[in-house]
Amino acid sequence: MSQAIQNDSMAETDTDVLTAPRRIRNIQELAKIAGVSAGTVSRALAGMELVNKETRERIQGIAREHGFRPNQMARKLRTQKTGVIGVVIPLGHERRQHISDPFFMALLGYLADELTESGHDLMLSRVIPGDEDWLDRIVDSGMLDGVLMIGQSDQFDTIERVARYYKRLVVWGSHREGQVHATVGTDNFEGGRLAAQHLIARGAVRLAFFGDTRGPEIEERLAGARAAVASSGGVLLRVFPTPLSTEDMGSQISGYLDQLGSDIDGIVAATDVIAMATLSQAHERGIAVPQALAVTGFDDLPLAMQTIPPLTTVRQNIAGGAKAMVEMLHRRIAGEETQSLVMPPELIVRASS
Amino acid sequence: MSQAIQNDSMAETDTDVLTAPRRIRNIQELAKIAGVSAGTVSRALAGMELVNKETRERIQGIAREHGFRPNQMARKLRTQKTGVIGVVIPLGHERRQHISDPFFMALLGYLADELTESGHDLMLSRVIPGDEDWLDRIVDSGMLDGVLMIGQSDQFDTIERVARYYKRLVVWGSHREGQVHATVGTDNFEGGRLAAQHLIARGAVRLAFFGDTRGPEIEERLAGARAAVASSGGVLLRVFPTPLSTEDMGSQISGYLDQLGSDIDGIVAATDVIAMATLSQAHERGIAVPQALAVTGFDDLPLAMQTIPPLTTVRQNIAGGAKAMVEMLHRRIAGEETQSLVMPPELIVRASS
DNA sequence: CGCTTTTATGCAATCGATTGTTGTCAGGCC
DNA sequence: GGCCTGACAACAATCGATTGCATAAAAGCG
Repeated sequence: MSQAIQNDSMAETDTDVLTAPRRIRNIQELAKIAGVSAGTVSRALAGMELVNKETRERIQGIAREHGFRPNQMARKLRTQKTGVIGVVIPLGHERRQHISDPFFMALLGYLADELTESGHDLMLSRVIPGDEDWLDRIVDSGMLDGVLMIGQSDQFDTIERVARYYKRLVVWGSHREGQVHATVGTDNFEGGRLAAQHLIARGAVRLAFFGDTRGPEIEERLAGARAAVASSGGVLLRVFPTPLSTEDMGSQISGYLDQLGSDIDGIVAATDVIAMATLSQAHERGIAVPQALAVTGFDDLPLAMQTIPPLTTVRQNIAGGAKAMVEMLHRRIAGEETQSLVMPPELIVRASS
Repeated sequence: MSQAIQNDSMAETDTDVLTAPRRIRNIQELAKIAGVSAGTVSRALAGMELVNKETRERIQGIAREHGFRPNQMARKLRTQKTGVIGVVIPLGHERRQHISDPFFMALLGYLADELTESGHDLMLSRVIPGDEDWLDRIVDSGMLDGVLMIGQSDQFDTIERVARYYKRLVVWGSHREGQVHATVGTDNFEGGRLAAQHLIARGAVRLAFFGDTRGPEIEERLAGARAAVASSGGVLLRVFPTPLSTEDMGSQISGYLDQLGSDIDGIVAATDVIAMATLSQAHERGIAVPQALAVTGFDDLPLAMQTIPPLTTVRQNIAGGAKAMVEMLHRRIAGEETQSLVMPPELIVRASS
């Protein structure tokens, strides 16, 4: 060890040389090193019984040692499967730059779990539908084995058109009689009905609905609330469009509350987030919840337990829905037909009403 | 209209025939239809000047008419670019099945915006690091042009090792002196210091820190809080590990508050979500915030404005950070070296302290 | 009109892995 | 010893688009 002069920084520069003797670029190179053909390497790496156990393990050893992994693009091209599922969030009537809705995010999280579980990758697209073939572009990209969509926004017609020729699509949202595209969702009508009915049973007679009814889901929640009102004489219901983006919501709701004054005693909020903003605004102007004003939400996000007061809300089974979406998509990819799934909502009564 | 018997379901079955005269599978087929070679079609579809304007438009016309889009996998294989950026969320010390942190989600949303803007797709991986080469698998998959990582979790060493040979990686998180991997993040130490200092200035003398210090970010926030305490005589600081998952958090915090009783007058919460849970639990046991107990958060999520009382918190510039991450990644993909970015935090004083 | 530039297109190699088919060798059996 | 079978592995076609190079036609020029 008399070689005193060394150059550490140089050794540092090409770490590859240390960790991986020489970088293997493709299956051919590995084949040459192993002294076999490319085909054999491919089979060996796939763990096929066809190749002799000894050779197989030797090849796998070399691959591991050199940190080699077969090029996915080539594999996908050849096998015509990508292993990638697209998750798209259309923001049609919601031009805000941002995916704000915590509900979407929660669903996305569960979808990620389920897809990872089944060995798929997840490609996320947040789309602001400009032209009318935004969805065609996604499904025809040749990059995806299937598509999951979170919410229909105001794009019902486009979705229907695409679903007619592209079967590997499952949508979270509401189900209309006779529609083509497969959906998983909650019975929004029933949910809205439950919320309003609950407020009425609690003694409320002058209700307000806070929500943007341009998406079909919220429209149905409103319809449900209307139905509950209709079947109980003497109860009023007024509707106030409320944006979904968190920034504008506060001031919007603030305006409504000022305008309404004490002319109201129950609020059916279209989502938990809207309900939370409402609680906050009510507190700010000294309106006691639930004594002077009862509030219900929709979704039952984890946060709904932690509002002050804890939020009465209509629970959607997000985890179960995500699981159902992924399962349904797999069935469709396999060529089966599937029916839409409408899950029953559940009223969770807490202290805000 | 005398033709009474019709078979709608049959017409329904092969809609393709109606919308798209015959499905074109690849560029060859289109070439045959157009009476040119595949190469020309490729160039025409790419809008190259090289091919005669007339032919070009004719080819594009046919493509549009048939709804043809070139296979992305083949294109990516040939060009060796995928146009896909991986966004990975490592959940090292956080084995909960779920991406719960709204901060991560907010950042993800902004990243999605920025990446879409620059024409990239976003592949989401939520990883529970089991083995030690989880990150190698991702970067070597050959599917990604680059990787963005949200949070370091407890995987600092793995990230460092991979960053040594894989340059196209940018991480949201904290920056340690001399580290190899490029980060974008907030000065967590300073943030923690600001929060604690503020509480102390407000008169608090017995502080508690709520947060899980296994990730470096929160560890630094705690260090900052400690520094503030150290420089003001007579103030105490106790630390309580708090999980990030929303489900357990409530009961955990509940336990702490019971245990502490009135033995405490200020809480530095490691995140806004923890702060919100704390507000809720405090309210439940009749502890007045901020009179009996002052609370600060960290992140300044949109929701922080809407808590009761509105939350004093340390603001992180999420949108700016996302933009910086994407920009930095693009520079690294282009082969440039980049420095890490540490953004200054900002104390937002609201009513909870 | 012949020769040089353009301009526009065709040809064929290429990206890297997968997989059906063919071929070889060793051993077993009659 | 010849023939058959099974086990392995090599060969070569294939997935579909891109692109450097060659070439043909058209245009320009003296």
